[in-house]
Amino acid sequence: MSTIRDVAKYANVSVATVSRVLNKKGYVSKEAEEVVLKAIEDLDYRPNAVARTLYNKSSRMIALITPDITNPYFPELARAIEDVSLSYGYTVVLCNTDDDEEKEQQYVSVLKQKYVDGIILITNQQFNSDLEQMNVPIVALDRILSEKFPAVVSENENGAMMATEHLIDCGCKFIAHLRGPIGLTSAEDRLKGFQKVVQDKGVASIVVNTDFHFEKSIEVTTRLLEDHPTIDGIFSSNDITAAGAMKAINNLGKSVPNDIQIVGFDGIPLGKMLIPSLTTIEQSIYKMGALGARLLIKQIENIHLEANLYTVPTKLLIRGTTKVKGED
Amino acid sequence: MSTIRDVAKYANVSVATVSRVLNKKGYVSKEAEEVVLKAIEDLDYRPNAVARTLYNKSSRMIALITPDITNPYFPELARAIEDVSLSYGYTVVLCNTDDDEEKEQQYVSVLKQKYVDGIILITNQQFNSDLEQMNVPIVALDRILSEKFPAVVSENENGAMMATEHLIDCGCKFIAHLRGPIGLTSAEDRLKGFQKVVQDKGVASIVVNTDFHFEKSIEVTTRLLEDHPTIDGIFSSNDITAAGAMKAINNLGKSVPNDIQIVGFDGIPLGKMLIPSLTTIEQSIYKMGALGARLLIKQIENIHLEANLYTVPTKLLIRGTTKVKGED
DNA sequence: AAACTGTGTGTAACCGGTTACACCATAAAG
DNA sequence: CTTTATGGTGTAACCGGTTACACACAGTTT
Repeated sequence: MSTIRDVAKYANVSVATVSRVLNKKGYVSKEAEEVVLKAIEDLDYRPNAVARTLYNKSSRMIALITPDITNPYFPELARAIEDVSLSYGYTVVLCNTDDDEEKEQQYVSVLKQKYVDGIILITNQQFNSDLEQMNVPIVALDRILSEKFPAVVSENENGAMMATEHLIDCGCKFIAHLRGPIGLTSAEDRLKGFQKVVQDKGVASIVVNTDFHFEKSIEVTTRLLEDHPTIDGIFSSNDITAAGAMKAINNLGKSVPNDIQIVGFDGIPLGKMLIPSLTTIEQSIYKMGALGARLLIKQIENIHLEANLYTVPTKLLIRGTTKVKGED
Repeated sequence: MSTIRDVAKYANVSVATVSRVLNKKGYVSKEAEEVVLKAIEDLDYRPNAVARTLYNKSSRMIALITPDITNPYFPELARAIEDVSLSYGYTVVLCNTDDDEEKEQQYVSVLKQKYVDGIILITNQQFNSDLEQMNVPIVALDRILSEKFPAVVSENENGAMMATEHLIDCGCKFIAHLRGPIGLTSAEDRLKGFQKVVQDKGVASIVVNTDFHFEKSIEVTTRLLEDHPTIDGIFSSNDITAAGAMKAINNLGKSVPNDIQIVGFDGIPLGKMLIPSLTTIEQSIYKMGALGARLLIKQIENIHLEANLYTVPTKLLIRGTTKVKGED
């Protein structure tokens, strides 16, 4: 690989002039510019990104810290972030933490050493005291971490209300809510929305815990339905647990949506593959990721953010697990 | 942040000595080592990774170039790669190409400028002439690109044979194969395995094209079954298209596995969520990714690879879409 | 006593960019 | 005819590490 000094020598100018041409910064004469561009062309010169990073203290990389990319909710987020980043000339570093605080710390430390310009953070850890110490821009996604970091979240409460109202509209008299992990703001908000509506409309309800995983959901739902055979509607805090509920219902010999109707939450591709396909609250996952990335890049470029909390709308997607005529 | 020169000054030694302590390289006296370690501790010094990279021409980063992380097959791969990389002290850069050659080029160029140490490549492009020019270690995953790059693939043909034999064992008399994209070695190998068995056993068969996407699969399967109502078994080249086939069958008012039995390929989590859960050929996706990452790192560290092609076994996972008693 | 060998340490060049600063034109203003 | 503004360029320091090389000292060999 040729260096800027090779180019300078070839073009009979100084490295400063070459650098000025490269960065379109400072005074350069037409002739000098031409001869430099020709030299760059002839030598197939590409500036060394690492040397630039060292001086500028900016790597044009942003990190995506996520609990587990294997969770079907995250790839779409990652995709959006990657798309936006690329269009602004940033590269994305992938970090899986399993919500392990130590791993998170380790990553943050390594990332800082590499001069990453910003971090998109999805985590359940609350005590990010050392994160706050870091002077790197951070955007939280899907959950609110602290007032210090801008966050992008879905209209969880609103979505949950739509889901619950829809079940009631479809004739459900006893609705269960499979809630998500305790402490997760998104799950809490969905619970809140659910409770508001059932209380408001005076519909019988019950809430049980899940950890957002499929197997656990089967187990929980099975027990739930054995204990309460009159349940005729389930609002599940995510699509995976909704799939688990469907499996449990099927195992018990009941039918969806005839005996029990279900509404999920997320709008991941899985939903449409189930039989019947899943009525769900669709989050604009891609939009969330894209917005998060844009906000992060704005911060990196020192553009002031107007707000600290951004919400993206949710939408009721009526499909086959509720009895109003949907696409299924 | 303090630098190595700060540490040297604080410890009253030269930067060379500090560097020797850091890298455990060269002669350092016990006393010098102690005073340096104390200085590092006191100043909370962390070496600057970028400066190291500049000199060493190694960033301890590896890139994962994938068509689309949104495809449920890739996250698990990515996860495995990330886990192994982390354990060896490497960071993973995520690159989505959409199989777009230009994007691929752009990435490779940027990556090279950043001194990425190696690339894990999943692509359908064949003409990677400039990739061959690059002097960066590359490992191909899931598909064979050229003899120049070591590759990790599943036992596709063998898996396809197991799938087909299983359908025959379960009593199928007319088996369709939903093949994957033309030109994709893994899809070709699965087709080969299928054809071998149906020819060998003299079972009626038909092959149709899919592009590995859900909607397309519904469409193709619907037409297929309308044209050939006597089909009683389907071997699908991946789990997503198997899900599409199930949806199509359901739409046509037929039942799985009673009217038509299905075997998929991949073993992604989706399979167990379907009702009935999907009998499939399980690839050790995680193992593939982990092996790929290990091979890449070996190459980076100049350890000679014994082989150029590594295969990981596939396994028949009997569940609910075939009639032998499975877990469903 | 001279010649090695093995330890231990420091100086300064190097990796490949960016840029502060000095300097030299030339033209316009006073 | 000086002063000043503006365009254009080069030198060298700097970012923060690594390491070649020179050198110093002690203990062994001949």
